[in-house]
Amino acid sequence: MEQAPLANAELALMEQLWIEQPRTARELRESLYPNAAKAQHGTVQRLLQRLEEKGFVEHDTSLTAHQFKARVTKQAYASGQLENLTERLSGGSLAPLITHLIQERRLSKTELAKLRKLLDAHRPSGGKP
Amino acid sequence: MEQAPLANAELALMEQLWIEQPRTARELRESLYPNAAKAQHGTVQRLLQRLEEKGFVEHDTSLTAHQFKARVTKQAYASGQLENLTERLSGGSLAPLITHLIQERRLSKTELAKLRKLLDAHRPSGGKP
DNA sequence: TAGGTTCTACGACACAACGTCGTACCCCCG
DNA sequence: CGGGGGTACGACGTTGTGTCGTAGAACCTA
Repeated sequence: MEQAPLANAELALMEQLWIEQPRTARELRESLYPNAAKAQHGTVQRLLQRLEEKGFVEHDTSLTAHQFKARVTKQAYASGQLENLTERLSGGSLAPLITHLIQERRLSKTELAKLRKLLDAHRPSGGKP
Repeated sequence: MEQAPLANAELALMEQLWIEQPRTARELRESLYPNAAKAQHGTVQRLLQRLEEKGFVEHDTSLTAHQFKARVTKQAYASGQLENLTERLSGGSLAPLITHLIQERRLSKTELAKLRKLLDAHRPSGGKP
């Protein structure tokens, strides 16, 4: 399941959808280009269309103004990209990347604490049903 | 410090350098295109040159056949990319990405164990000088 | 029902990045 | 001098992205 990365404008569009779900092209344009020349409308439309080809959005045509929504959650996309990265660079394993970040002190204390908490919550012994 | 991502051929070349350090263009070509037409030589040269412009390699011209080596370790590149990802997608924080991976059971037990160990080794109370 | 308004669908274009090759040129050795 | 290494780099085809424009369907409303 190759999760292609998104380009800037595409990502910006997805971010909008991730903020609020079904939306029309017009609404998206207004958020994205607030002081819009009307020209951009085609742009948004095109982006949406390509995003749909790639499987990131779907739209409901029952109304005249189609309703668009994301088919991939932000979390799914994000961690898909993360997996991509690990596959490309460390044989699928996360540890090497994080090791380096830790060594370089690139992670704040709070960040480290959060991670620790995450892992603790999932001790194999632990709490999950 | 924006760490640009590398394209496929570029990454492949870097991988070679990461395997074994100072190398000539010829040696690199031989590893990369084992049954090479000599044409590819220019290709490798060009890639190297662009990689150098981007700051990923440097070369020593003291010998006729220049010696190339990486200026960025694989780990540095990898975690740079990881930071990129977190900035683009979760405001710089790693936790959300990993949360999702854990929830989706995308991390093996051993992987989890490794991570736990990493973090434990860096308890603020803990062992580091 | 005619005319305007809204919408979608999509072809087209400019621009950049990549991977590739070819050519010009340099240097040294026999 | 002639070659066989080597480097530097211009140029090209392809592909992806962001952009716009236009053709036409659908709808409202007087």
